Amino acid sequence: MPHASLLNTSVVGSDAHQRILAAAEDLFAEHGYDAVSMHTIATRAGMCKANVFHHFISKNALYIAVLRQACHDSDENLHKLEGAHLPFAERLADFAREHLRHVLERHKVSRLIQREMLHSDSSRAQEMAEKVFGDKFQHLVAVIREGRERGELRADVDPAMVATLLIGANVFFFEARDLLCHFPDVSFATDPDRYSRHLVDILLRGILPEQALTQSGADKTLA
Amino acid sequence: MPHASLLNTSVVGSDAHQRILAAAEDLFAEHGYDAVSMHTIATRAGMCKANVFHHFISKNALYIAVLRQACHDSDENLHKLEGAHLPFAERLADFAREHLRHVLERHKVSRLIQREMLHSDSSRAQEMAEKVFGDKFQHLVAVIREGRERGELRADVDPAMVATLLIGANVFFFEARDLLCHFPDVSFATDPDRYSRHLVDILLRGILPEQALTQSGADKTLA
DNA sequence: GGGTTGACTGACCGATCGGTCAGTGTTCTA
DNA sequence: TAGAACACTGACCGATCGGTCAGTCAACCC
Repeated sequence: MPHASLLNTSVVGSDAHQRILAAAEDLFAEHGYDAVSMHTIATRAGMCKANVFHHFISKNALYIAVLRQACHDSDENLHKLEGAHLPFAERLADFAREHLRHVLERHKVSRLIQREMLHSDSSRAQEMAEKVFGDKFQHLVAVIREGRERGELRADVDPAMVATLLIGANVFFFEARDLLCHFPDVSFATDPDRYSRHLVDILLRGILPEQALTQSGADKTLA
Repeated sequence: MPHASLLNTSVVGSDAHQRILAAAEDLFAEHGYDAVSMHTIATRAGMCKANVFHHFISKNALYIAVLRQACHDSDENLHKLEGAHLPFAERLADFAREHLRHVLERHKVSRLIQREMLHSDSSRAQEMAEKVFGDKFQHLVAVIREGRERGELRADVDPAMVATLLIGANVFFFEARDLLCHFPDVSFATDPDRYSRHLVDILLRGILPEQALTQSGADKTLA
């Protein structure tokens, strides 16, 4: 329940400073803000609690610093979408795979963001939308729209919807895979690349057989 | 961080009993387990803290009772999938719309489950997979597989993947719509039905133009 | 009417919480 | 070498946490 801004700069920090941030990131990601005490953070960082307060004026300020650092180093694997020499389908497949790999790799940051989304202070949500995801999401949408205008996608498809489905499918995989792996029908829960392939396959071609494409309710679904 | 089982019966409870459960459900869903005190729950339920402990032996036991009640009344709108007289596309569209509506309507329960998934005790995850979602998910998969074997779907599509995409897209909409509504490109963040239509449209037909279906990387994506 | 049972309360408990403070080293500099 | 600046610590603070307990009150049974 902390309140502050995620902006600003200063990502340096001394040794102890970074040790505190690392310990706090681990613990906040794993247990959440309220379940982690400053004493626990200090112990994991190898110092006493008072010293943590020497580096960060409050628990809230430390949490904001953790969020800020987590949001800062976003590896930008969006470049997979560039390179128009490849067909759109392949670029999308590459991006989907790399994005999922990225989310799974940086699982601590992913969980922090997931917790932030759950908390859902509306002003904080707006800030995250604008300052953390905004650029990347809009870039993804723009690339998809561009591909559509070049005729590589159906003309009546909504680029923002495609982007949302892609990101959403990956995020859901990340947060649900501990559940999914207990369903006997699910074969992809422990194989992200396979999940990505299936996802992109369906996203590109749909699930209907090809001869049935122009019939039934498919054309009444446009908004 | 409570530990227990979600099973068992007994869903009656006196007036005070139910008032406590309702207050606890509200507060746990909104703020999470650790951020809610027994005093707050008691006050919202209109009694003193000691009386809450008279009805529930511990905070953990109360939390489990809340989870159990939340999981118990699952309205089962899976019947939308039945009725084979309708084409599969329409049945899927109906189910997707009703499922999303259901998730949004019971937002408190949805948030509780979301928090549980985040906590991710692996034994608890298994229990949720088996006892809470298991039946419904496997039923959905079975219906999709049935439609596939009847020739209403592509033969090479994975039913469990379709089910995961459908549920995942709805869950992601639920948890991300406060963010989505701040993106200028997104037109569906405040309109679940429209989101459902777009989702089913893409799920059924894909995003590629129809003349491009047999080319490019689409056929190499099979696992 | 006496006794039991169960819902309910205010006061209390030890533990832990976030945060403070006086003081101790170490290091860099004038 | 004096001293300012800074990293760091143990002890402490008031508040709040989950949980307990003795006792009140009303309803019921004999």
